Amino acid sequence: MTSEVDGDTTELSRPARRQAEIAAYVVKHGSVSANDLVEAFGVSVMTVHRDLDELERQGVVRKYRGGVSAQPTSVFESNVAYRLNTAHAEKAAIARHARAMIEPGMSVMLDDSTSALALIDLIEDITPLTVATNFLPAITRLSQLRDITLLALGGIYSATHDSFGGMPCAEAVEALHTDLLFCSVSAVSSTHAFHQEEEIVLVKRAMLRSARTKVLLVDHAKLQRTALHRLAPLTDFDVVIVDEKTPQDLIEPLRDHGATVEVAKL
Amino acid sequence: MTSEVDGDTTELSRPARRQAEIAAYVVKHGSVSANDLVEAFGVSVMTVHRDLDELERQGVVRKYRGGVSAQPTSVFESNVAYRLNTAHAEKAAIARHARAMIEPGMSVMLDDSTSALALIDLIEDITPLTVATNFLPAITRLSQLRDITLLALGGIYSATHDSFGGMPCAEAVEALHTDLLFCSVSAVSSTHAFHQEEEIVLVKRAMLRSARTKVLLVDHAKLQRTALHRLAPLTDFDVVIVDEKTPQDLIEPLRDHGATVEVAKL
DNA sequence: ATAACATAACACCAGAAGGCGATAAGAACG
DNA sequence: CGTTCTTATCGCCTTCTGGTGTTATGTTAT
Repeated sequence: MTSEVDGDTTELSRPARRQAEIAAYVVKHGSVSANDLVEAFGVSVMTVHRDLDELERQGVVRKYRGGVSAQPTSVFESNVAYRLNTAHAEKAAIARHARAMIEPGMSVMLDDSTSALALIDLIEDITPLTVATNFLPAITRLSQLRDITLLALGGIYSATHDSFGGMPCAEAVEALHTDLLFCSVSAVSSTHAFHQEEEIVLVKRAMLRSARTKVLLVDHAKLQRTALHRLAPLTDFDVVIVDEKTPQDLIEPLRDHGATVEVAKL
Repeated sequence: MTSEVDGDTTELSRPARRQAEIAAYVVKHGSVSANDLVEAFGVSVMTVHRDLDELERQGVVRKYRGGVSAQPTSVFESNVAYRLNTAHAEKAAIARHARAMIEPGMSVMLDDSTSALALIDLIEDITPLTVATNFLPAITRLSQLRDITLLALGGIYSATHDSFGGMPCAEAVEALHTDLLFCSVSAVSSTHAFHQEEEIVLVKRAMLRSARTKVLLVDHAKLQRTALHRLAPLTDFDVVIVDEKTPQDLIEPLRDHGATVEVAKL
């Protein structure tokens, strides 16, 4: 009743899920009062405020006296899509498929996507290995691993994505050239990859220029949608990995337009 | 009985302290067996191994079958000095003094030092503020703060310092110019600041070039020691902040050589 | 001035994680 | 081939922290 956003919302702490639901609620209603949310979600007013503070920190809503209002949908979309990360099993399958492409001694670049995060859990034992990323959760995890050379891509921190971006980041990327790039996007048409936010596009484009082999990770939810900014034609990627649940009739068009599509088995 | 390293070792989790003590023990004896450590520290062999693994990850010791040996003292020194971070009160005082130099709207650079970390807890309410740092714990904390623009300085991760360095980092620093720099070093003579490791020196030098006002944070333990690499003359810093416990006769020589020294009150 | 709202400060609880050792399985050395 | 050292796995216990509500204090609007 409270949420328009569906999917497998397990793997998410209770408050995190509630926050995502609140975000959806706020976006749907445009602007609501704290008390409305108290009723809608059955928690105390204090908790509502705490949730709203967090959402505001992430740039999803704006608080003012008496309530909150939604920020531009682009922000909401990419944030909530990220938070209420669905399709865990599919992501894992894609990650496993991607992992097979990595060999000891390589250098790998990862972008700020949950798909990339799934990959990290699988590469511990590929050694030696150099990993470059601008994604803070990824950096944190990689810093614990003994045998991996971590190259953090710095830049301006974005609370919405929990990653670093902007010009400083693009420059850091440009100073590198890795063997592999694994990246994801918010939408994929039959010909192009898309993303909501311009600043992110900037960094991803730089990444595409800085890698020898480029791999796009796409779970089926991304397909046949578009988003504001066109990132690159799919033919720019050496491989596009989709999960097994992707309908065959969505895969064909990609191939027809010249993309190399591989299907990750569960 | 086990430790040659003294000081206020509170504020440190039990295993972390033991690990630091083990590190000291290993360095003192050059090389020891796991069983020696079991006896010396009264913990199980399993625990000893776990500690040694962690120390090896940090680059402090080298494991081989039958025991461990110490790494070059330079690594040990800067690592353990960092881990068994003493003089908490003094650091806080220095941080408070430093904080007074920051004004809303400024951009501040912090290096990878515990002194810098202490400062972070105090700047939450200076807003707006931009903070650039290559220190992972600092990055993690700052990423939580709503009103602070965080500029992460990427680079090659060093487990020993828990920070980013190398050429990529130096380049990232060079692309910036901040109003303020707060940094610390491992040793201070009456004329110069010193540091053990060359790669670190590289980054700190870059930082010195990239800030308008440079501030050196020095707790009294650092004074009248030297270390391998000369970082810069003290006159390169606009201000040197020392704590109140610094003996007067150590402060005088600094001033005699032209440094501007300020004493932080507890 | 007073009502409505927001924040701060406490305290509580539960669940997670950390930390440790015992045992057992595995790997290197002689 | 056995001995010694190392690692993996499990289970226990403790500690910590995340998440919450309640009450009290502050703040803003009307």
